[in-house]
Amino acid sequence: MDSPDLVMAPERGRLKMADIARMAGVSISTVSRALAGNPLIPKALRDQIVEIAQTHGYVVNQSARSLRLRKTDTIGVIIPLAHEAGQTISDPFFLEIVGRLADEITRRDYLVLLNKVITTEPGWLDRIIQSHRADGLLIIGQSTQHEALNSVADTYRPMVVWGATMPGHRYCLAGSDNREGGRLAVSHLIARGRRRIAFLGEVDAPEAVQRFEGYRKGLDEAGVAFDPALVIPSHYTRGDAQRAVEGLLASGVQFDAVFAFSDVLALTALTTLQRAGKRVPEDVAVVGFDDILLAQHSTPPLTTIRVDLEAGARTMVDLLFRRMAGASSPSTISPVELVVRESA
Amino acid sequence: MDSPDLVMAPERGRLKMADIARMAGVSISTVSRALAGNPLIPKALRDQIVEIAQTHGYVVNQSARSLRLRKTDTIGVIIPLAHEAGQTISDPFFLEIVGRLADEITRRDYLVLLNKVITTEPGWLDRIIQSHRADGLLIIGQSTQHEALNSVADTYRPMVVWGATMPGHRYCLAGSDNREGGRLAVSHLIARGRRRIAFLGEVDAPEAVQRFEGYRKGLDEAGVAFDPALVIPSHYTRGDAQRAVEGLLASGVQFDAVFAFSDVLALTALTTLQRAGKRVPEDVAVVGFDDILLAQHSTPPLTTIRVDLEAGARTMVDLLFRRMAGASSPSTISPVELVVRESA
DNA sequence: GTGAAAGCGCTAACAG
DNA sequence: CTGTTAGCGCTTTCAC
Repeated sequence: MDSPDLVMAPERGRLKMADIARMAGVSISTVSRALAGNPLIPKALRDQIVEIAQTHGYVVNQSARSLRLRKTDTIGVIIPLAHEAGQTISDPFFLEIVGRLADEITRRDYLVLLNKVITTEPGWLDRIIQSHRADGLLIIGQSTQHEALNSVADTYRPMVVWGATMPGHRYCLAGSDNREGGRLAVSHLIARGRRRIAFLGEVDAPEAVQRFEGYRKGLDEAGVAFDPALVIPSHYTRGDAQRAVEGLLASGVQFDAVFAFSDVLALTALTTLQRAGKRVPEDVAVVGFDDILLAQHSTPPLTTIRVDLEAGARTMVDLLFRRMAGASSPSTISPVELVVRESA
Repeated sequence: MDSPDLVMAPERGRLKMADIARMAGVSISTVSRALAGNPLIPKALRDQIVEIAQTHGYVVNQSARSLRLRKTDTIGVIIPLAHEAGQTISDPFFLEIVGRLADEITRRDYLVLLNKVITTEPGWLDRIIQSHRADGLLIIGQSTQHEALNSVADTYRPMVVWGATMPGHRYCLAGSDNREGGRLAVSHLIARGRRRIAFLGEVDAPEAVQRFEGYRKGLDEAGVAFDPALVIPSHYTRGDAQRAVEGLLASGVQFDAVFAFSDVLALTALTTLQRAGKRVPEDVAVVGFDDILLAQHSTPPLTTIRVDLEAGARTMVDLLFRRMAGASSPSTISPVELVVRESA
């Protein structure tokens, strides 16, 4: 019943190299070489084989290729999440850095394997490395995993971590100057006459610790006393930050400024304060960190510490490819910059 | 020279199942079964083998597993880009939908393979499918690839496309009601007394066509004449949109409102108009489409057509997994909603 | 130049 | 319950 046309239609099923070889009347090896552009095969034959493969929609099976070659042409982008924080990949900061990384990786004809991991499960990193799904790993944020990272760094080279320098880190790190950022933010607030500056954020991950140290340093430099009552712990989610700020307001502790760990937290603080009847910056000034896209568009626009994510992503990918090629590569800390808008 | 401690240190090299088998004194099959939790192997032995694997940091090689099993536990997320548009993954709309999809996919213990493709290269879709890197495909936006999608749909089932319904589409589609969205936007503007409403965007991809049709319909319903001079083509990038709006201003064509294809374009229009001394919404009202996060935070906040991306992503992933399980699944169009803020 | 054959590391049918 | 064995589809050494 089949019409000849249907029989002629390109077979879209599971073709393999052997099928192409049969059609071309050559061996599998020859097809493999031809498809790889190996000059050992005369150009005419090569073109003919490529042509046959193309008309039949044949493409090399990557699982087989990866198994044989021990390479995947894929970069794993790992987002370590603390389970309890309930943070998702949809967080604007992650999204922005992932987007930049994806652009950079794609430009080098590699694929991006996105991987959200719960760091409370021990061995998470080994599991990713040993699964051999990627030729290299980009870790977005150390979270609390400094030790885990250090312990694989000696044996697993193609890995670059975005985060903060820790004493004795042996993994390749890229990041921004968190301590200086914190100092800049607080100095700016103090220059604007603020003295009761709250720190909003969780002081657990190294980046947070360093931003907090910068906060302390800024205070010290100006001779402003540190008040523990002004440290308000909050996870990285909006809900949590809102509760934290409401708690501060309810506590009766006086404050005239908030320096937040991130723009996401700062923006939440902004709206929470405004909803509570505070004027920003008149009653309370707010400074964030990261300079995500949203920061420019809030009302009032957010004063923040700018991290150049585009450059950061490019650096990470550069470092990674250098390591994948066998070279070593130094850790890199890029400078930050105070962007004064209207919230402080 | 090696100290015993070093010799005892867990070997982090390329272990394979055979190594674990040797250590456990069993065959490779037994290890394979034990690691897969196969109840055929007595629990005690199973635990012992898992223990050995764990202490030595052994993890199954996924290339080998995928080759054998013909499955990868990976979902490909494809972002088709028209080459000339210069659009990157860093576009806020893509980022938001990718983030949502990644959350959904991760929740099902699959990995996300991010894939930016240039659709001007013929055979791009076949190439992705036949490379067998993913068990299913999510395509973000039909772009101009309706035919390409249709032609694989009959033979390749596990694929879901985000976009607009096209006559005779045979692939599974999820999307929002673009035509109704366009109509709602224009009706709202007309209700606010606007009559000279410009349409900003490229009318190429089906989604754009339908939004444009809704625009026409809204005009018709109110008996407002359509003026071709008010259609301003613009690619999806900021630079292009800015040039387009500046062109409109320079042309001298009168207009009192802009309905943009997307929020990204609308936000660019907003700032471009303001920089040109126009007040929004007093002089020119602006309505966008998508309701990206930024839309709430612009000054003034953007009136827009809300697409529920979280629900949309969930739907796409649901449909895909149903198809991967062999079931068929219907295309789904979700409703849109007018969100009135202050720009119109 | 080209092909035969080995093997990348794994799973599962089959045999015991 | 456990082991032997045959591939999954590819690349590359080695021999011709």
